[in-house]
Amino acid sequence: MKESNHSTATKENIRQKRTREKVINLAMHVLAKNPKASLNEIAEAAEVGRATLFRYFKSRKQLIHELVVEADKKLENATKPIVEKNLNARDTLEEFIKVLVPLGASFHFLNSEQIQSEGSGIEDLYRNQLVRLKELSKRLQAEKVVAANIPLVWIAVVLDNLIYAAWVTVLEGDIAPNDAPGLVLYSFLNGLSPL
Amino acid sequence: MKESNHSTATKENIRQKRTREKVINLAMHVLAKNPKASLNEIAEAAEVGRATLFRYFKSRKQLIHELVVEADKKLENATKPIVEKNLNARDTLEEFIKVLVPLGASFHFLNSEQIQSEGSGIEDLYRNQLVRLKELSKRLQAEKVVAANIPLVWIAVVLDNLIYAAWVTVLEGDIAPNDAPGLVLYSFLNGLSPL
DNA sequence: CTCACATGATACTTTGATGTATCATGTGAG
DNA sequence: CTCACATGATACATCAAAGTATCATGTGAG
Repeated sequence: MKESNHSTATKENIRQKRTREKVINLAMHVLAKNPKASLNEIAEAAEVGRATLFRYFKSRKQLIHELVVEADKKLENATKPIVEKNLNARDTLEEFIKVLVPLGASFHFLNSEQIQSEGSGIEDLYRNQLVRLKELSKRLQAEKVVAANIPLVWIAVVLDNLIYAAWVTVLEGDIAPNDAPGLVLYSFLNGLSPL
Repeated sequence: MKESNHSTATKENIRQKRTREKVINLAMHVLAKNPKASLNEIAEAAEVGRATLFRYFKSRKQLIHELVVEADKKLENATKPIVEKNLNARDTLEEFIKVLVPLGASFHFLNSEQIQSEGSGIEDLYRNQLVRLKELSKRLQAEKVVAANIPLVWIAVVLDNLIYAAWVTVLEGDIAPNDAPGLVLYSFLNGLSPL
């Protein structure tokens, strides 16, 4: 059932890894757009049999859990290198947005209220994400990129929503993928007024 | 079962109207925060028996339909008087926001993807809402309140999201209700940068 | 080719939410 | 007070999604 003792393992595991990733990615997309999506719909979107779904995740609950963990990983991987550059807050923000818009699904998925209720120890990851966002917000404020009189929560929430909005509009074909991050950054900093 | 022939009707209808409104309001809130909410949860939130729910709405589907109709009414009632004032776009925007933030639930409910799939002839109302939003956006752009090079969709989407964000943060107690509309307007026009 | 194993398909059970029917209780109008 | 009617509670029926079990087929490694 597991771990063929000889070299077969390698190649086969690759195949499994592929389906697993396929499922995770598609499930994330589908669920981000419709949290009520049935496992049927998810399986269909991922182009696998429903049975296969259950082979990889013993329950819907666990699937969602894995999704969150995965989202967290993706975000971690995407943002860590940026943080390590030790840029100023403004440039960090810009790079963050560039990277996070395509990850919109993961990002908002993790931030979404829905998930918490489906929860199983997910709360920690969720809080982490919020903390990171608020920390960036704090830095932005400290370095006067963001006005001092604006509540921290509001900064974080606006950022979250703009990124998600960008992701959705891109997904629906209303905005060019390459335009989106610029729009977010600009809107976040300057709003929509002309100069 | 209906229509007592004498004056009783009046008073009784008031009672019914109250519960009906209570249910509609609470259901809207609950569903806006969690589209997966069961009728049980809705009934509980509205402090009525589940049976009563079914007395007023013959099915979940119909409940949602009524909710959308109601939301549409509320929005119509709230915005019509503003439009009739014939203000310039900028002031219209301001008044819109002031009025729409408290209606956040209705507003976003109507705008949300979820609803469409539950649909039953709801699409029209939904489209109406989108159209209205885009029209305002267009006016904003025509009167140079909003930069010309920004895509219409983006304007509408940002507005929607900021209003919804404000509603949520208020609901969670993170932002004072009276501060919210100002934050939205300011963020929408100027972003979060200091002057 | 052939063997091991991943997948798909299908049929089945379980579970939770939806929807229905009924009766007892509360409440306001006359 | 009393009657009509709205409500709550409960028990029950139905349905769709979740979860399980099984077998036939596809596929890649050796």
